[in-house]
Amino acid sequence: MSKMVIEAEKQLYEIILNAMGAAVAEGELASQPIPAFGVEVPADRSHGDLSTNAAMVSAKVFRLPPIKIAEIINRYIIIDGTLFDKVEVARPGFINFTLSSDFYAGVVADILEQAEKYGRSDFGKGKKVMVEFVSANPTGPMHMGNARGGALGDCLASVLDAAGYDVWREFYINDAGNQIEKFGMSLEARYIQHLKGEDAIEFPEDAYHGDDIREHAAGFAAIYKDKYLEADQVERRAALVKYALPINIERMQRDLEKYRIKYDRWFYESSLHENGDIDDTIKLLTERGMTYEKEGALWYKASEYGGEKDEVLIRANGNPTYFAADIAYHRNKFNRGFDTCINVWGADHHGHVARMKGAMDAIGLDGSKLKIVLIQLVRLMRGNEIVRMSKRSGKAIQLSDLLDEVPVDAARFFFNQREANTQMDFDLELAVEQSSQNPVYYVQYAHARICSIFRNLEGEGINPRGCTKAELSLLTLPDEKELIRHLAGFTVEIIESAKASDPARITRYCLELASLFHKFYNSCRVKGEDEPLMQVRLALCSAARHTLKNALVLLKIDAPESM
RNA sequence: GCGCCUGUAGCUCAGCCGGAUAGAGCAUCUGCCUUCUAAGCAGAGGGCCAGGGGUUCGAGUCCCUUCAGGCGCGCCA
Repeated sequence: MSKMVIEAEKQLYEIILNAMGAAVAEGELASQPIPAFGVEVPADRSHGDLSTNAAMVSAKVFRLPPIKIAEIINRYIIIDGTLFDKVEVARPGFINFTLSSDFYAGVVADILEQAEKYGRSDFGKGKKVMVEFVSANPTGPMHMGNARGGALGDCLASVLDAAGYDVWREFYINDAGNQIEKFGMSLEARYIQHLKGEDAIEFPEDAYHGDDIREHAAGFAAIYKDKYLEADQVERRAALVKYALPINIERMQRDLEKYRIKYDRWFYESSLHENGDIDDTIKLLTERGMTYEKEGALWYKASEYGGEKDEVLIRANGNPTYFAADIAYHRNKFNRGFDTCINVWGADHHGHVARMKGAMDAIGLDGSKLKIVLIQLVRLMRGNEIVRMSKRSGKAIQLSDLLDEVPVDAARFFFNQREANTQMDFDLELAVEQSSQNPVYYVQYAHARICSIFRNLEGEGINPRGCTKAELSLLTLPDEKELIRHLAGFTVEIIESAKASDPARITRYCLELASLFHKFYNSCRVKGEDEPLMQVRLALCSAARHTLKNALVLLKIDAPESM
C-alpha cells in the first residue's frame, strides 16, 4: 500500500513531540505530560495537507491560549529530511503541514511497484471471517432485498479480503422447518388442482400463491402423472418438495452467479437437523439451566441474555423453531474456527439481533464476534414513479427481473452506493442511462479515458518507461497533487471500509477518484509534452488506472478499456 | 404502548476519534472541443444541519427531549 500516508503521519507526530520536548527543555512550555493529540486532513486544503490540534488540546495543561502554544511549538519544529516542506500556524491553534514533492513522487512509485496489489494490506492478517449473505428463502424467487444484500455482502467480503482477512462466503438455505412444510402444502394443492381442475379443492389462504408453485406442480405432474394423487399426504408432499426445492436452489445459484456472486459454501439447514447439531445445542442450553418447559413447549430464557422476552426452542408439536436452528447454525460456524461472523440481514430481522448475540454468550461463545449488518428496504423507481410490480409478470419484482433490465455493473454499483442501514431508492431509468447522470458510467469513463491515452501514445511508438523519483517530482500542479493524494489514501479507505463493514465507501472512493482524474485530464496534457514530463504524467495515469481498476475489482464491476 | 433505525441544498446523499467559512452529484443558469474520448471540465445560484435544551475553548457530530417517517414486538422465518 502506499506507506507514504502512514509514514507522513508518523513523522508528523515525531516532529511535534520533538518540538514540544525542545520547548519544554528551553523552558518555554511548562514541564507537563503532553496530552494525546490528533492528526487530520483539513477540510479546506488551502490550510495544508495535514494538520494537528496538538496546541489546542494542550491549552489546559500549559495554561496558555492555543495560538500561543502553537507559535511556540512552531519555533522548535524541524522538518529537514521529512516528507514536509512547510509548516504554518493558524487560528485558533492549528499547526498545518504541507507535503513535499518527495511524498508525491513516493506515492506514485509505490503504486506502480504494487500495481494490481495496490490497496491490499495485512490489516486483518490471520483472522478468519465469514460473511453470510442473501440466504434467501428457497421456497420462491429472490426479491429486491436479496439483490441489495447480495451486492453489499459480496463487496464487503471482497473488501475484507483486500484488508488481509481470510474470507469465506456462505449462503444459508432454510430447507427445513415450517416454511418447507408450507411449501409442500402449497405444491400439493396445486398438484391436485393441476390434475383434477382448479375447483377440485380450495387453495389454502396461507399457502404460497405465486405462479412458480403452479409451474412446479405442472412439472412434477409431467413426470409422475397421477402417481401421487392417492398417496399418503406426508409422502406426497415430500416427493413434491424433493422435486421442486432443488430447482429453486439451482435457480438461485444461477441468478446469483449472473450477479457475479460465488459462494464458498451453500449450507443446508437440514444438515443441522440430520447431524444432531440442533439437538446438541438445545441439550447444551438445557444443561446450563437456560431452558424450561411451558405449555408443552421448550423455552429458552432469552430475556436473561439480551432478548426482549423468552423464546420457544421446541414447539409443542415437537419441531424445533427457526431460532433453535439458527443458534445451532451459528454454533457450527464458530466451531469451524471463524474469528468473526458477519451476517447481512434485512432490517426486518433487527429484533433477532440482540437475542442471537445473547444466545451466543449463553452457549459459551462470544456474541460480540457476531456482527450483523442490517439492510433497509429498497424502493424501486422508474424516474419519479414507484415501481411495485413487474410489467411482465404482474408480481413483485424479482432479482432476475432486475438483471434482465439493468446491467450487472449498474446494479452492483447502485446497491453499494448507500450505507446498508439507510433506505434507498433504486431508479431503473437512471441505472440504464448512458449519460453523465449515471455514476457508473462516470467512473468507467475515467478508466476508459486513461486507457485511450496509453493507446494513443503507443500508436506513436511511445511507451511508458520507468521514472526516477527525481523525475516524479515534476508532478507539482494542484490537479496532479490532489489526484495523487487521493490515490495515496486507497489502502486506508479499504481498511476503514472493512472496519465499518461499509463497502459503500468504495463506490464513493471511485467517484471521487474519477472526478479527480477528469480534472487532471482537462488541465494537464500527457501527449505532446516534453519527454520527462510526458513520461511522469504517464506514470501518474498508470497509477490512477491501477487504483481505479483495483477498486472496481472489489465491486466486481467491469473496468472497460474503451467506451 | 415498548424497542431499533432515519431526519443535512429543490431531489439523492457525504461529512472519519467533536475542529477552521457545512460538502458532492443530479436538476437550473453561464462558459469551454482545429491538440490524449465533451459519457468530460470550469463557474453561478441554492442551507435555521427537523425543533428545543444541555455538555465545552469549540457541536451537523456527544447527552436529554419533542416532532416526523420506516421497521420490529408470533409455538413465522
